[in-house]
Amino acid sequence: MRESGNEIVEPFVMAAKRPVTARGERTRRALVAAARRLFEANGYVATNIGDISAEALVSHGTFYTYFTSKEEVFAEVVSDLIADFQRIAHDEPAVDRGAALWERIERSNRGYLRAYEANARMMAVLEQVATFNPRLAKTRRQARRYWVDRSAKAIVGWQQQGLVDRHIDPVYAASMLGSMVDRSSYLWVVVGEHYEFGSAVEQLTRLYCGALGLQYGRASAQRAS
Amino acid sequence: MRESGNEIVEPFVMAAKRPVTARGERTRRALVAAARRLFEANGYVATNIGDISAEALVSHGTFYTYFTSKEEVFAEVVSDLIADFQRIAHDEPAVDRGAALWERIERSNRGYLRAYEANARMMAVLEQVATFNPRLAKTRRQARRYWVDRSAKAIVGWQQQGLVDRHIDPVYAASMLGSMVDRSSYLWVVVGEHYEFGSAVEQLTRLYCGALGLQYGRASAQRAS
Amino acid sequence: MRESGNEIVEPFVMAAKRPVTARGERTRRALVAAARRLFEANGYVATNIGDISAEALVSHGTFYTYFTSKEEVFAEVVSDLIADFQRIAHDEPAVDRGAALWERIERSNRGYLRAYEANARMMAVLEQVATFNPRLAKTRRQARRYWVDRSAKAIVGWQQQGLVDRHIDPVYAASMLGSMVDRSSYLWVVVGEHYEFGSAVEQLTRLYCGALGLQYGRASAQRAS
Amino acid sequence: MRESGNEIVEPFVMAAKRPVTARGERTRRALVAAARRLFEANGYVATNIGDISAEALVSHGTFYTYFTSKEEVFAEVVSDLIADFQRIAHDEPAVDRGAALWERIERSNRGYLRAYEANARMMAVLEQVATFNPRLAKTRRQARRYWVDRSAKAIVGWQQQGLVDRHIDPVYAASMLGSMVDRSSYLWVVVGEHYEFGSAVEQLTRLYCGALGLQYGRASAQRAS
DNA sequence: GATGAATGAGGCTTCATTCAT
DNA sequence: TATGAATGAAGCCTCATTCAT
Repeated sequence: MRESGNEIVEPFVMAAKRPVTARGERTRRALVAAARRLFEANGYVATNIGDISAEALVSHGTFYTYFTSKEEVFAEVVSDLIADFQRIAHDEPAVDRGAALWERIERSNRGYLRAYEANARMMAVLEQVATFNPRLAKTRRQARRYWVDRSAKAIVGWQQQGLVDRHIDPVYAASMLGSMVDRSSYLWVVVGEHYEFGSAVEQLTRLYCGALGLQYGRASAQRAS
Repeated sequence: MRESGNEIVEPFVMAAKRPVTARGERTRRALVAAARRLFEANGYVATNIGDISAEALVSHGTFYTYFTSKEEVFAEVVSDLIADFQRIAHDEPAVDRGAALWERIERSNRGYLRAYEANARMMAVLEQVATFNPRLAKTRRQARRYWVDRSAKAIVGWQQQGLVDRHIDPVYAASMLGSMVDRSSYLWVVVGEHYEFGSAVEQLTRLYCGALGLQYGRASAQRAS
Repeated sequence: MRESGNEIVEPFVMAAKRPVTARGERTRRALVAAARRLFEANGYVATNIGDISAEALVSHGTFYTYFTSKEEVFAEVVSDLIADFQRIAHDEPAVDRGAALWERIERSNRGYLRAYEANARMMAVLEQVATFNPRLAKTRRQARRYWVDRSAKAIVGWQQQGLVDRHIDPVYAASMLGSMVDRSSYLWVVVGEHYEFGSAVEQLTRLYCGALGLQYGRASAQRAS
Repeated sequence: MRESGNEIVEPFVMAAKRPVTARGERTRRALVAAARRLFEANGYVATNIGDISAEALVSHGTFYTYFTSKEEVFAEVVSDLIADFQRIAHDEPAVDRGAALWERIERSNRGYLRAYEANARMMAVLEQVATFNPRLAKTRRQARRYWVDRSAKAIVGWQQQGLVDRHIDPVYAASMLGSMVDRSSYLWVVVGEHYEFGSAVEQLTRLYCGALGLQYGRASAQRAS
């Protein structure tokens, strides 16, 4: 479950030719924006370079001035996506120190779902591409690992504080509970399961806390013992 | 999260021409088997009809004697897959009546992972195709709903017995915990996260039980107080 | 404008395998009938052997028991067509000896249009096929020649009686006036020019008679001198 | 027999992509020319896109840069054909005012035959295609209507001058006599009936004039009474 | 006779990529 | 830089015809 590298997301796109002039910069941006629109609308496979060029209002050949393949623009779009994703997910107001554990977890889950919601279409496309493009699968995995590592560390801390059972393997648990949150977001936003946002956040957090044996909610809310 | 219909999986493939003679039957089966091998090896998009025919050792045109498109064979392969999946998942030895709740859940999780393992490559491909083919997305959803419904019913039962907190919504919980199991299987088998089978089953079950507030393991196993 | 051979239509189809048993006879007839229905409905090019077999409710391979190609069934259908055409065109009640010339011409024209009407769809298809199939073009030409020869002989007779100007070449005139009648029938029946049957017959006959300098209608009908 | 619209031939081809550069212009023209050569040589059905590209010495895919289908190039070829046809048919030296009626008709017939002769092969192919392509059938019909309308108007004029019998319906007559000229041209040029040009023009004109009761030739040429 | 399976040549179309201007 | 033309590999699909049973 480990992968080397410490950055959140690998610099990833290095080859793509960068424009020199302002005009070039504009053209390039138009291409990336056009690509994202089309990927979102039609998916990766159904989008072709001719379409992207046309959508960006440049000639077919111009595309190759900035990118060498569809994969390359896609990587750039994804790069933006992940950055945006993490930015949104972190934008939750700085956790006040006094917040209970379950409140912090809830805050995190809410952030994740919200970020997912904001980037739903592209997340779906990334999901799709990751199933057949190893390089993007890796990107996807790295983005994921970021969350898993964070959670695993937290669990270890909770175990040290005696809040979480030592029988629980922090990495397995982080991965599995992360899967629960991530996949539930996907089902909700992309596949269209009929969650209601508030309930979803609450239920996810309840299950998350329960799974680790953490108390959810104020007082002795969880189980009448 | 509901879908109408009561069957496990819709009859799904109806049109594909059935052979009349034994020879035809053999040929058709060879095509389906060849298709599955190639889908597993190369994915859906990269597999083409020419390859399938060659792999089945029949001429190009013969494919069209039995199927009208790649989608059609794929549907057939998936149909087999889901049937197989459900068969394996149920093959866990009939639960002895005396088994504890957590044992039954563990048994179910083990079955799921095992079925996933046995059909790993095709599950991945189905996942892939479901991202861009609505008809298969529906199949995927129906297969999933089968598990969710089962779990939700169980949770309701447990709530009635006072084993599970009434604050937990059975359908949300079934969906979310199902996502956890399903997605973890995927990550393990397809993406290659480094789970060890026994631990994975154990950890999944621990989390599952904990999330619902059910006791895991014999005696006071769960939290060293 | 001459072609060798004296028969109205060449025996044309000789090769086609004739059935021996009554069952075979039935099958063969079913194929020819099916072929005609499909040719009429969809034209020659769009009709294929699979369709014909299916329409005749026999297996694909059975077609080849009786015919070696689409052209061959088509030839048979056309053979029937031309026979039918000539039968209808002659069915006009035997001209009573006392009839005026223009009446006989009118009768002939009416017969032609009626025959055309009865076989419209197939005539159109034959027309179509004759444009790219030399063998059928020949058949078409022979059927046509029959009428031209008849007319040319009649014109010669009329010239000998002093009814028609000697400057008129009987063969050219027969061919050209035949073209007028034939093509007008085609335009009316197949292309859909909006003729009214009675007027068409009358006008055709007027023009036909006028062209040859024959009197049309009773008394001094034609031009007030 | 009427069709609305006043233009000679509908604009007909609108979609086909036009080249921007001179090089593109050259290539496109080469494709159209190649297409016409092959249509003339082999007919519509037997000509395929691969052949056209090869004949134009461009790659297969280049064809699709300018046309989306065989029908599309064909439409363009036909468009040229009809324009050329009408140009030639009108190129007869401006009728001198003093010419007799029959001379003018003869001149018109000669023009028609000559135009037919110059475009014989393509006229045959158009005839062929019109039998199974409704859009081209319409084009064919419109081109035809142009002549019919012209003739009908002339006949009306002659009737007003008392030159033509009022019993003759101008539209029927124009259509039918037009059919005679048109179809005779076809038989001569395409099917190969053995006309001699001069005689054909003369005989056609004789019949045409006679049919309408107009005098043919100088003095009392027509019928020795 | 009849069947239905198998064949493979023949055509169509798309699209990523290169290139001269 | 930008353009648009040209390329050709890669896939798709149809259907006349043959053949073993």
